[in-house]
Order: sequence, then C-alpha cells, then structure tokens
Amino acid sequence: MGRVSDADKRLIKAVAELIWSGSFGSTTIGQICTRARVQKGSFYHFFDSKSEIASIALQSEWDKEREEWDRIFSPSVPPLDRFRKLVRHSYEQQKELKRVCGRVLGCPLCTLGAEVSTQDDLLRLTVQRIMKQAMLYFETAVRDAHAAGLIRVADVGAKARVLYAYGEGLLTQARIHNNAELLLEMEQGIFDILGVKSVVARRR
Amino acid sequence: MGRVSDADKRLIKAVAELIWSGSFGSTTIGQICTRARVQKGSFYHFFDSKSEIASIALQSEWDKEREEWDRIFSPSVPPLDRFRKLVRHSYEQQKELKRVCGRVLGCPLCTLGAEVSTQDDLLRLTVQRIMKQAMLYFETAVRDAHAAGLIRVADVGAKARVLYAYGEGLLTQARIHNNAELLLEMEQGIFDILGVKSVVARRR
DNA sequence: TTACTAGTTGACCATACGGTCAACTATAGG
DNA sequence: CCTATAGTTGACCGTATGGTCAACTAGTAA
Repeated sequence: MGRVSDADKRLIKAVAELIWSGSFGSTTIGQICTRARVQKGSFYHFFDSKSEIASIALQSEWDKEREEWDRIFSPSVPPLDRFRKLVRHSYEQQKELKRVCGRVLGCPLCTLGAEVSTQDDLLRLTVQRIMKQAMLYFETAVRDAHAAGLIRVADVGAKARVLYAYGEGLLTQARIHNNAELLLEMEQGIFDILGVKSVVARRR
Repeated sequence: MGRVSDADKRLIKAVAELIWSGSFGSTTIGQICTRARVQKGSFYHFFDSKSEIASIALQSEWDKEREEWDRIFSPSVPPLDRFRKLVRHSYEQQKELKRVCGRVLGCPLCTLGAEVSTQDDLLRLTVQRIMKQAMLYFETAVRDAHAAGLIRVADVGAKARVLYAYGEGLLTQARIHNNAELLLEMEQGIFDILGVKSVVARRR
C-alpha cells in the first residue's frame, strides 16, 4: 500500500559515486540528495545516517562486482588464468573510470576502510566482512593452483592474504598516482608472490 | 625580533596525531587548535589552510621516520636483513601505537593519500614525493641483494614497487582490522616476492 | 470510489565550522 | 630603557551542515 519509489536506490547509487570519487568525510548529505534528485526529508525517510547508507552502498557495489568475480574465478577457468583475468578486469575497470570521471579510483573497500575504520564501527565491520568474502576467491584459486601442481604453497590462507594485501596496495597506488597503467604490473607481481616461473622463463 | 613561540610546532604535532588517528576530513581546525592549546587566530598566523599544515606535518613525520630508515637500510646491514629489520620496526611501531592510543594506525602516507588524492592537489603531490623517496630505500636494498647473489631480479624498480605496494597494503589491512599481528606475516611475504628460499627450507 | 499509507516536500532550527580582525602582549635587539 | 615586531587573543561573521517536522501527494488495495 501507499506509493512506490526508487528514491532509495537513487540515493544509494549517489552515495557510492560520491564517496568513491571523493571521500566519506567530504561527502555531505546535501550533496547526496542533490545528486539523487531527492529532498533531504526523503533521505531520512529511508536512512538513519550517512554511515548506514554508505554501508548499504558498499554491500550493493560488492554484490554487483561479485557477479564478475564469479565468472573470473569460475572453477572452469584454469587457476592461474583467474588471476590474469582479474588483473585484466581491474585494469579495464580503472581505465574506464578514468575515462568517465577523469580519475583512477582504486578500491572503495580499501579507501573507505582506511579512512573511517578508527571512527566508524558499522563501516569498519562492513568492510571487514566484505574483504573476508573477497579473500575466499583468492584462497580457492591458490588451492586449485596448488592442487594442479602449478605452484607449491604451504599455507593457502597466508598466501591469499599476501596476494590480497598486494592487490589492494597497488590499487591504492593507482588511485594516488591517478595512473591505471600501474596495474599492468600486477600480473607479474602476483606471479612473483605465487612463485610461478614467468612465461618468458618457461619458454626457454 | 619580537617574541618567540613553539605554537607552530605544537600545531604540526597536533595535526599529525589527529589526522593519523582519525582522518583528514573529520579533523577540524578547531580540534587542532584545542589539542595544541592555541587560539584559532594563531593557527592562521602560521598556516593558510588545513591542507598546508597537513602537508608540512606529513613531511615532518617522514623526516623523523627517515632517520630510523637510514639505520635500517644502512649499507652495513646485509640486504635481506634490512627487510627483516624494517618489518620488525613496523611491527613494534604499530604495537606501540595500539598500546598508547588503542589503535593500529597503519601508514599515514597511504591512508591520507587515498583519502584526499582525488580532491587535494597539494597533499597528493606531497604524498607522491615522499613515497618516491621511500621507494629508493627498497630499490637500493633489492639491488644490493641481487649484487650479493641472494636473489635474482630482472627489474629492480619493478620489484621495489611490488614490495612497496604489498607493504602499504598490509599496513592498511592492519589498520582496518586493528591488528598489529598481521604484520608478522610481512617478512615471509616480502621474501616470497623477492623469491628468497625460506629459512626453514634452507635448513634442509 | 474510497481509505489507507508509503513517500515527498521545503521550510525551519540549532550548531559547528572556516575564516577575519583589531586590539593587545611579550621579548629580542639596539 | 626603548621600540619594532612576532606572536596572541577572543569576539565576531557568514555559511553550510545535520537533522526535524507537519502538511501534502499519489498510488495501492479493497
């Protein structure tokens, strides 16, 4: 009963765009409303706070991104190719962002997480939860690569954490330097961490 | 001539503490002044903006930290030991931060850089400049390790960038999870990236 | 048609913030 | 002891922000 609306979805989209392209602290509720073409009263009709909507927006973005990750990390894809595909995907994604909004934006989990983790419990926990999910994709790929005899790994979880930290770190570098090309080095970096012999070396 | 003061130094210290333990956006000039026991008028006597003082504070923190790095990365220290020492130093530093202010804070360059790089040119350039300096320590150590026959590296710069991205990434993870123990994995991670055989493996 | 209700509006408020300023103060250097 | 000057003070201002609210609107379901 009552009228229906997609204002909440417009608000979530707006908050994701604003926070990712700027920062959590510099994004005001007024800006969010303007971008979503919604009055402030409606914002508070749907959400309690900036933290709450940011948490929902983060989850929503991850849900979309995860569809892509499901394709990339499909068991039908050879384990090491999964990493190649992920690197390619990240590179294209950031290049597209730079084309559209003039900026390489890196990973919203990492940027937002680093910004607010000392101050905002809800967002910190949301970021942690999603990061944990993302890590699972790495773990499985590492495990499969080991099982296929492509690499030798003693501790799958530890190796996945190294890969994840490196990936997030490089995405942050790309954001700070506004340079998507930095991501092209990620494939070699990942293979170094995995201890894979390079394609060039293998060709000898 | 005229009276002397250390209010500017107190302000720089306050801004470093506040931004590092919180964020740039959430730190107000009023807070900075209160913590430095200085009136707002005095703030504007010394500095033009929050960006300017933050840039100076960042450089000042790095100048202090660099003294430690000069010891750690001394040519008199065996190349691979330099990384071991750096990991140890970072771990102790973050553990001390947690003890004192209840929080693991990670690297201010990375946290602040990620937050403001899309919005603040001065700070972005300051962060980039300092990161470039920090990278030099990694490059030299990698080069020396290669020269000593401890590792085999084709591209020293590329290897240093991988190490740096990983280090920053892991420090960010430690901040987000408020867990300094994560940094204990950094030694193994760095050695994986460098392609060093682990101590355990070498003992066979 | 009607009644109910989710959604919308924009004015409104208190507060916090960035930034200014003229008057004031202490001291270094002559 | 002077005096020029760097540093200090706190009141002050305009604005932006978070947040509220009562009145209003339109679509849903019976």
